[in-house]
Order: sequence, then structure tokens, then C-alpha cells
Amino acid sequence: MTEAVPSRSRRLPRAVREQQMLDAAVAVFSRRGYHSASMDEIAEVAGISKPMVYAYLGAKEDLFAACLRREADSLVAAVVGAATGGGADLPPEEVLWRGLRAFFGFVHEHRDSWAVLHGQARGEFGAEFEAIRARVIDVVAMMLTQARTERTVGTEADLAAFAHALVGAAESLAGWMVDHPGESPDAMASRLMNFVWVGFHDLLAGAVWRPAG
Amino acid sequence: MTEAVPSRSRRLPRAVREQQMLDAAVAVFSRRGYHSASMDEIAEVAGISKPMVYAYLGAKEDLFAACLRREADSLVAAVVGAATGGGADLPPEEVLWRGLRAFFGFVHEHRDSWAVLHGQARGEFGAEFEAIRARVIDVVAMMLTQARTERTVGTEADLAAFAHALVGAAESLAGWMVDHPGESPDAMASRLMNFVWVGFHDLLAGAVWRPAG
DNA sequence: TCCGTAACCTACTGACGGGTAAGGTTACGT
DNA sequence: ACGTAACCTTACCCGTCAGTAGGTTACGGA
Repeated sequence: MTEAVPSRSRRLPRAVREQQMLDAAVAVFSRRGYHSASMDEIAEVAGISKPMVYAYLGAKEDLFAACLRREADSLVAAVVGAATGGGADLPPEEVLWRGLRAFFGFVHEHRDSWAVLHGQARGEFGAEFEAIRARVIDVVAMMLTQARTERTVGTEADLAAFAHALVGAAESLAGWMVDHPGESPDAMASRLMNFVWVGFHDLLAGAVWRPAG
Repeated sequence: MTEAVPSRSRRLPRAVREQQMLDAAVAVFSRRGYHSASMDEIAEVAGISKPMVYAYLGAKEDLFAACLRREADSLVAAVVGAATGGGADLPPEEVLWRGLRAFFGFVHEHRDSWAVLHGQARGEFGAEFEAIRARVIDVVAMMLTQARTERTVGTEADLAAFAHALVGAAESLAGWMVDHPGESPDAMASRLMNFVWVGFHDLLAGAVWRPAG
């Protein structure tokens, strides 16, 4: 069924094979989900036999974890690189804008990576996913903290919650974008900026909403 | 290990047993995830033997789908009921506030249900999850449409995206709440209102964010 | 050229767990 | 009392992979 992609070149060095295997694994995991993905298919797609996968990347769990690590690093690098791009001390608005653009750009171009990162295996790897997410959320919270002024209301917990809400909104919009291929990453980033910044701007200025009564 | 919960009362009518089985299934699915949950354990927790589960609820997939349906209906009923509560024609701000309160309240009290609903089995049941989510998002989008004024900027797509962002933020905050048992549903709803309403209010009034340059 | 080693293979095993066959038992209607 | 249908069980089958044992081939250095 699934065709072997790399032209059966023989006797490649380990580093190359490992990347091929990871590429194959990401593709298969994203298409099938963790459990339905079989090591046989991954090996086939990688153009290699199964024991090689075990020899190089270990058991299925290790392989999945390796995929997760590689793709997460890639995503985080893209976002952080863009956000802190042209030297330090950009205004927070600009940091947010660049970060969002980079995020949606990444999802747009690496759908498989995103599918894997976004939770093909919540049940078994919940802890790992949460760790990755926590990393991202920490970065976001840091940015929010820097954007804070003396007029800002809200506790530490409010800030953490805000970061969670922001990341959740971004994830959700990423899913929407995948279903609407016509939408450009910039348009998505723009939408989220409007959703978030206009409100956050007011919050920074001290605006609060309170239940009536 | 997992002890049989219902006191081994014999010869119960079908309707009762089915609910017991669904309760057990939700508990086990939420703890283990879809794949790692075994029909044997579900049967054991339900205090019944395995073939009864098959006789009443069918195969594993059917059982999971039944859980999904029951819990989703329960959540939607809680939220919609609260949001449209004291008669029709509440102001949109109030509708949003009540809806959020009900949502976080539900998650607070039915953690297992929420865990199952939130994606223990993304890989295999992706379509089902998306269907449920789409249902919710449609409701939200409907509310947003009603809140729209002539000053509001944005297309249909913007509105849909906004609804997605809102739901994503709520989901993400729900996860945060689960990790912070001290937080009350009202506090969470309040936070999200501040995140969303202060911003949305401005958007309704015609405010827009645009990239600089 | 020969040899060590890293790359690579075919062909298997073993367990886990979904699903079922076949039969026992209790309540209830008549 | 007695049939019958619904309830419930034990005990099994069998497909599907994760993971491995053990042997083969090419490459690179001496």
C-alpha cells in the first residue's frame, strides 16, 4: 500500500537512516494515530526492515517520543526564533504578532508534525504532551509578564490562566486552518491578534469585567 | 485491582445495567485511554461479565461511542440550559457568562466525562470528536452572530474563527483548572470573560488591530 | 587482499485482548 | 407447576502486532 519513499539506496550511514526513519514515523503516526500505526508500516515507508528501526531508535514508545522531541524542538525554535528575531527588546505587541505568524506558518507547512504534536496519543502520552505544552505556555507567560504594567490588574494565577487561554485559542485555530486550506497563516495570526490583543490591551490599561449584580 | 463498585446485586433490568456499564466505561476510558482500556476491566468495574457488555452495548467502538454520546449530551444540555436559562432574550454578555459558568462547573464536577470528551482517542475517533466540537462551536458562533452590530467588522469566516478561538481557550482553561483544584468554576469563567469579553466588546465597537508597517 | 565491523535481512515467537460459543439460573406470566 | 425468555457465566478462540534471534553482505582501513 504505502510506497517506500527513499529510493532503495543501500548501506547509508546511521545518522541519515535515523532521519529517514523519523520522517517515516511522523508520517505514519500522523496518518494512523499512535496505536494503529504499526512498526512494520513505519519500516516499510522508511525503506528499511523492522529490526533496523529497533536497533537505531528503540521500541515503539521511544520512537514516538523521539518524533515528539524532534518536532517540538522544531516548532519551538521556529516560534521563539521569530519572536525574538531582530535583536532583543521588541515591543510586546510585535513579539506576539511575530510569534503567532511563525506558529501558524509552521502548522501550515508541517501538517504531519502538527498532527503528531497535537495529540494522536493523548491517553498514553498525556504527560509528554503536557510537558511540551507547559514549555510553550511558560514562554508565553514570560512574554505576558514583560508586557505587564503598573496599571495591570490580576494575580500570577490570572497571568498563567491567560497564557493557557491564548495557547488553547491558537491550537484551536490551527485545527480550523487545517480544515480551511485557503486561509493563509498571516490571516490566522491577524485574527488571533484581534481576538487577543484588543482585549489584552484594555486589560493592560486596567479594564476589568465583573459579573453584574 | 480495580474493585467492582456496584454491590453485586443480581438480575437487574437491562436499563440499569446499561447505565452501570456506561459509568464503568467512562471511568476506565478516562483513566486508561481508549486503547489501553480493556473490555475485561470495564466489565469488572461494572460488576458484570464481559459477554453482557457485548450483548447490551456491542463492540468496543460502539461502547466508546455510546459513552461519547451520553457525556456530550450531558455537557451540551448543561451549558445550553444555563445559557438560555431564565427565558429568552438575555443580553449576549449575560449569555456568555452563564454559559461559561455552566461549562466550567460541568468540568469541575465530571472530570471523567471531560477527560473522555476531550480526546482520549484522537487518532481513531477524530471524526466523532470533531463532530461534537463542531456542534458546540456552531452554538457559540450563533451567539456571536446575535451579538453582532452594524459597527462590527469582520466576515463570516472571522466569526467562525472567533468561535473556534473561544472554544479552544475554554478547553485549555478547563485543563488548567483540572490541575488546579483550588480554582472555582466561577473564577475560571470570570477569567475567560475578562480574556474574551473586554476584547470582544471593543471588536463589536469597531476596533481593529492591524500589523504595523 | 583480507578482516573487522557496521549495516542489513528473513523469519520467527509470544502475549495481549477483542470477541464468541454454549450452557446455567432466576423471575415471571399463566 | 412449568415453560420461556431474559439475565448471566465460564471458558475458550484467534488475529494482530511488538519485539528478537541469528545469519548475511558491503564498505573501509591495514
